[in-house]
Amino acid sequence: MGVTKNQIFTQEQNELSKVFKVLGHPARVAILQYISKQNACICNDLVNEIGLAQATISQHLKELKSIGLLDGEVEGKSICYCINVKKWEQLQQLLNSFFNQTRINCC
Amino acid sequence: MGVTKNQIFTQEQNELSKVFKVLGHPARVAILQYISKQNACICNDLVNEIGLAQATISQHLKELKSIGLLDGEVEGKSICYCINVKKWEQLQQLLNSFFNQTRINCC
DNA sequence: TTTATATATTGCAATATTACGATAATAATT
DNA sequence: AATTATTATCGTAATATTGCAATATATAAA
Repeated sequence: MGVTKNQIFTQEQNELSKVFKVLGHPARVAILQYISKQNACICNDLVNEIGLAQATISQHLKELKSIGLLDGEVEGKSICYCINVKKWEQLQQLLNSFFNQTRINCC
Repeated sequence: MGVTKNQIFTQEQNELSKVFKVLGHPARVAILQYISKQNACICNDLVNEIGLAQATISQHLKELKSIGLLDGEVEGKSICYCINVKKWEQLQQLLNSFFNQTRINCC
């Protein structure tokens, strides 16, 4: 027990919920908003901006990367994290289809 | 440790991530899609449709109710669960604002 | 009232997530 | 090469989530 039974759901349901899940933490929402505000971003800034340890931020960044939402580019000593705008729009569309299709036949 | 530090985030970030989190499980996505397909819904149908125990489905329904997405109306012996369309649209708009505002300044 | 049916709640075990310190890895600087 | 700065990974503790059986609750039917 304790394991999500992904086998019994469709690929669409698993993919969709995976995206929702990654966005389902305030730190990750905050990271995305901060990166957007900055036009570019260095991880160390995030550690100062958000009140979490460096290791924790790094972990959250990894999860955002896992759905392709963030690109990390090495820039000297540090890494510039950017939102992958193409993926961003793709995911927004995915969520909107879900919202539109699901509502459409509702009682 | 192990607790999400909600205090260090804005109310908006916490609310937004809460919605994402609730939608971040394939069973809950599946439940919403099934209810939408049916026009109405009884929990017991869900137990047959989705391959999870009755107690588990009930728990997932509770979480969907926690963000106001589902209304449950007693109907004889069973309960008719419906999507709260108003809330549904409200949440869709919330997520879209997040997506639009966050992308807009990105590098 | 008893029985049957449908849903909710409780208690528990297994796994996942969150967070952090310590440490490793990488790259620029001296 | 040694030092410094930045990010990633590892190990671990605390808490949360998932899932289910058992039980409780509520309503309809007999």
